Amino acid sequence: MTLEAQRQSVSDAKRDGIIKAAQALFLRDGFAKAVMADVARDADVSTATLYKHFESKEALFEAVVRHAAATVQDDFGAMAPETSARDFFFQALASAHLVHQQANVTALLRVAIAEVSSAPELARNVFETVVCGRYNRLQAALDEMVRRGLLKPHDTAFGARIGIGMIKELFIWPALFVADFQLPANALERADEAINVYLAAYGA
Amino acid sequence: MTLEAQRQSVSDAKRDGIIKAAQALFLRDGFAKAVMADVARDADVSTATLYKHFESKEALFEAVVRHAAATVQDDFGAMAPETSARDFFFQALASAHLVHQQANVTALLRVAIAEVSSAPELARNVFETVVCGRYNRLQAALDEMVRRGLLKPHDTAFGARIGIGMIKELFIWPALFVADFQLPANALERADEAINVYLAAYGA
Amino acid sequence: MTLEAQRQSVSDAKRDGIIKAAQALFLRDGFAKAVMADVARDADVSTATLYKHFESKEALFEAVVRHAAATVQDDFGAMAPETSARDFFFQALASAHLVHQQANVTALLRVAIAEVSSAPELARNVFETVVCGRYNRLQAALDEMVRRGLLKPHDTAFGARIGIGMIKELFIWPALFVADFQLPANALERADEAINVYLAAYGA
Amino acid sequence: MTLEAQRQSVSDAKRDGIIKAAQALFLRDGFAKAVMADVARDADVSTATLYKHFESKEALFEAVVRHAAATVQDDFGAMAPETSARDFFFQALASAHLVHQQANVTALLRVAIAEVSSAPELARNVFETVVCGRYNRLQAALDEMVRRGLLKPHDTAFGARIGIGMIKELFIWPALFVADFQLPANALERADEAINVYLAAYGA
DNA sequence: CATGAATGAGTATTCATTCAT
DNA sequence: AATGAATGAATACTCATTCAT
Repeated sequence: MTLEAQRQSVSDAKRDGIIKAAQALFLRDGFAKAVMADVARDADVSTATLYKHFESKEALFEAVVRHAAATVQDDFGAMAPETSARDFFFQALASAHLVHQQANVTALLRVAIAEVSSAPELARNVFETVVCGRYNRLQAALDEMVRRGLLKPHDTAFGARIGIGMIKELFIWPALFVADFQLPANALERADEAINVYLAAYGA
Repeated sequence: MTLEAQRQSVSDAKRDGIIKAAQALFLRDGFAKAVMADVARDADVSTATLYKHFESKEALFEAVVRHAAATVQDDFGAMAPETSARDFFFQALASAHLVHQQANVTALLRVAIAEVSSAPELARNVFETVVCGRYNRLQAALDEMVRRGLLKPHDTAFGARIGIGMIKELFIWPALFVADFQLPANALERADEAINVYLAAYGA
Repeated sequence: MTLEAQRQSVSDAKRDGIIKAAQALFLRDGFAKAVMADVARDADVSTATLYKHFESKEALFEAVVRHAAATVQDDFGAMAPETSARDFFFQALASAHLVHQQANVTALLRVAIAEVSSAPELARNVFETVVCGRYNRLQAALDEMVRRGLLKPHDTAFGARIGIGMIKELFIWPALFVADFQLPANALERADEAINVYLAAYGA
Repeated sequence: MTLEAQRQSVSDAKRDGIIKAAQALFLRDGFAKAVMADVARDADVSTATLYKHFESKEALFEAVVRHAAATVQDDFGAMAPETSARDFFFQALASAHLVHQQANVTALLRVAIAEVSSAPELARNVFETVVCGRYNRLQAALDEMVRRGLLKPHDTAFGARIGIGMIKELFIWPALFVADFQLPANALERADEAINVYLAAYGA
């Protein structure tokens, strides 16, 4: 049993190494240009081992995207009770921004979008996990703010969408097209103004 | 001269046919998976003729993207003088939606995003032409509305961004990940509510 | 008749232009790498005209080689009556060297050798025209020298061969392998010594 | 270790097979016309395996030429102490002739010459290895003969050049242009006479 | 269970040659 | 006679996947 357990852990470690190596290559080169032999090399396994763990390039790609999507959990954080709506939004933005960068979310979205026609379920899965996950987490936070009287009662599901939409247009959408996109100097002011718009409509 | 002119027109027709065939394949399969021989076949020319017109797959791809980008001129329309702000926004949305579908903009954006790492200038070009083009056209309309007193004076450049951001999040962003995305039944109400948000902040 | 003659001369001029352009390309790139379209461009004719004059690339190549071979007529000159054997050999060398360079003979030999397996008769033709032509001209000169008593009676056909062999080994053979081969500084002394060897055996 | 060693030997065997097959094709067709797929077929490997061993057609060609050049070691033999100069020259000629034919040197020289413009270093390498190697070996033999008093002291470097030049002109130079060149019936007599010329100049 | 050598189908690109004008 | 656009066959090279050891 111990032996088997050990084997299992070795096997799991290899699997993780493969996913890690594959993630780097897929995010960098996209699905079509990434090369299985390179994945094997970077993961320090043979191609045969690679195929023992993932039966095809598609399967590996799917595993990588699922893994990356699962990693993204940019919780908008537990609000401190005394937080104002504005303060919360700022904290949420900072937290989301951090996770976004750490998890390489922009690159993940790019590959998902690139594979829409060849792997529709995969792209849909990313959309539901990553994108909708955010909607839900933000909606929960908005609900809480309404409960505390920081915001007027309103359709928070819709609010989460357009709130994220405003921010995304400013900071994420351009990054999707420009690999080395940098936040502009006036990012904070712009975020502040977007919050103003939201509060003008839904502030208490 | 007549001969030359005729040759030219034949040549132009072939070029257009090639671009059309290539567009269909690139939008469907992406750059890497599209096959030059298929383009030639669909355009009813030989591969050699294809290469007479475009010196490489990359060059053809760029031409296709440029062509598609140039097609997208979803003018937000000349406002009728008596138009209310709300009416204008609705008209603009309808017009943009139409062009968006006709020109296959979603698919265009997908391929541009897919090629960010391999053809950064191309993706940037699409972003600036298609995406920023919209910002500018909407901003001009917003300026006009301010002038007419339909909106408060405000930073219309910023306003164009977040306005488009709200709409995009609702109708375009999901379509980016789901090939057969259909507008939801309540699309009009949602658009209306987004307009409300904008007017709450910037309405006269 | 005048019209026809004019047409003929225009046609001949084109033919010459084609041969000239083709020669440059074949000598530079060899048969396989030279491109018919380039020949046409350099000769300022269309490819169709090119094929009107030469029915295939092989035919053009053959015409070029024959033309080049015919051009090489490095007569060893009419000996001045009072010339010594040594003086004659020097003059002959100088004359041959000049023609060799002007007619690009080294490059010609290279292409002929390169095409031995694909165009055996052509290579043989070059050999007989260019190489054996030299043997014959030198042999005639040697015969004359024997007649004048400057050399012992001997097998001048053989003598021409080995005489040329010695010189070729020193100055031509290396150039065959090294495109930018330059005559060594001591070329004259070496030529002189080669002549000594010949005279040691066959001098009067 | 045994496994690895075995793999290595299999790999080496394939490599040798590839070189052998490639040599035959390159010598027959020259570089440009030889086809990689044919090499693979003749060597009983797939094209992919071929490319595992040699990263490009050029690399394969170079390996073939190096291999062939290395094979050519037509030692002019250790002179028997009592050998006369004439006897030595005859032995040397016979030995050189044998190697020349076995190693297909004429064909090797042809391809090297054919590739002067596209692969200058390669042609130069053949020249230095094969051609200059002969000079050096003959020069060493000449030096030994001088030491033994069979030849007068003289510039043996120069002597090796013109000696080889005479022989080459008679037997090799024609073969360069005519694939099926056969030694003439009077080859021995001609060789003998060439030796006479050398001895007339440098014999003791 | 791990290896890495071997596979062969697949693709962008070139070029000698032809033909409608 | 001249044009130049069009052809399609040919070829170097790649890569996902398998199998003998």
